[in-house]
Amino acid sequence: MKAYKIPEATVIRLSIYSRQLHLLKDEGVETVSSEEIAESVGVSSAQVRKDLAYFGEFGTRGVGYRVDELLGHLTKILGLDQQWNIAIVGAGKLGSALAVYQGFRERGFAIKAVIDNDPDRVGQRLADLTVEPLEMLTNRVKDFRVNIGIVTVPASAAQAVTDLLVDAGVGAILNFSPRVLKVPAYIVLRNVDLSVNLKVLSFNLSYRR
Amino acid sequence: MKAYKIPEATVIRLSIYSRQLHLLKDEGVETVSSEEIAESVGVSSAQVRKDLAYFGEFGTRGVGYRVDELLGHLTKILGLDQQWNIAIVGAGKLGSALAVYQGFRERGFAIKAVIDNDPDRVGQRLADLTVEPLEMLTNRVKDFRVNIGIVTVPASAAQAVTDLLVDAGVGAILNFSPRVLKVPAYIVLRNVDLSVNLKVLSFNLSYRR
DNA sequence: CGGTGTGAAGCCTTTCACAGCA
DNA sequence: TGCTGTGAAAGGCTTCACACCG
Repeated sequence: MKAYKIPEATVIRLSIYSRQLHLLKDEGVETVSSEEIAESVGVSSAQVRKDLAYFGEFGTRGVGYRVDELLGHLTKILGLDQQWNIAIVGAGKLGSALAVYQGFRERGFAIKAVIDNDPDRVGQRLADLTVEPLEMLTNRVKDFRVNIGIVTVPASAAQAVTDLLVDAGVGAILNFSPRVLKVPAYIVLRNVDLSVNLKVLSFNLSYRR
Repeated sequence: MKAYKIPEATVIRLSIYSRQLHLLKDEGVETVSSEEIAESVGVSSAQVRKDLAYFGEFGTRGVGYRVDELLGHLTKILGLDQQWNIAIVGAGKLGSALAVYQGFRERGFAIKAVIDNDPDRVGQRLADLTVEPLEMLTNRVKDFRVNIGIVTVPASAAQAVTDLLVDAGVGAILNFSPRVLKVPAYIVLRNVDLSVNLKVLSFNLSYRR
């Protein structure tokens, strides 16, 4: 099968499948069934097969999937066979944490710059990076061909910083600020609102059962 | 209308509406239409009205909604009129950032303990808290009636720490580790996987248009 | 025989469009 | 008149169930 409209939920699951396949590969497992993948992720096996079917036929009937082969397909599907350059804007606690976070320094992703407008933070070392002033943002994005901007500034500054990132040429924004951002339609935007997550837990705890 | 099965997407939007209403209230706005809320959040006005309709009739036809009144309803719906006690397990960069993050210290949420098993981190001060050893986890959860556990340990420790939290009596877990956690069905679980977010951006950048 | 790939069915969410009411 | 509240329609995602094939 081949398709252009892939559900977001499918993309999220695919990246989780890929994570599980890495674990299996490390264990030396060579073959896996959709049922086994499903069980380890907590979804149905039909879901796994449908998700994969958007992109091709990767399995062998009666057998299952070859782990390393499927992993290769998923890597390509998710675009992880190319490098993505990242700039983090906002070197507060959260931005600093992300800058040195290992999960953000995986194969395929490279943090190229950390920016802040607070003179006290500029010059600070974060792993192999140095916090640079806001004025450097546009040049850094252009020099390093930054594709992804991560916004970890306070809500009041979020839209302004986003506009700078967009004008400088990033293609995607990962927004950690509690603000609804306006971006042009051609920009890929994802929001990771930490306090919204707590509120969803609060709701579910209140209405449990 | 009244219902028991509320879509998760609705709950997420409700907490964003509540955030926008706070902004309006601070500006002194008294009345708002579903269209205005929708515009500020980036959804359709029918969506806003449907979301609210799960819980009651809060508006006035021909007029709209009274800002403070609707805010009161949303606060109650989301369970933010009660206090939720939080324990953060894992005082690495991310856990520490969350411990002092203002968005996590809003009305309704109180961080009661920060736990880590690394002796070098135990005793460290984080805002008004002190990092405590893993052995204290169960007691702290019980003493402070902790409802929500936040997991910010490495993947290898995530399931063990989760089991401890569940056994100690938390009702909900917010998981920041890149691991699929197994929890009993009565536990509310949410995953905030930072690297999955990057991978979703990667996918969308690769397949844009 | 066993597990994939996939139409079809079922379910859930969103959008439409308008009746109803202040 | 204007905007809410809501059935009905549309659209999208998940599950079912089985043909198909190694």
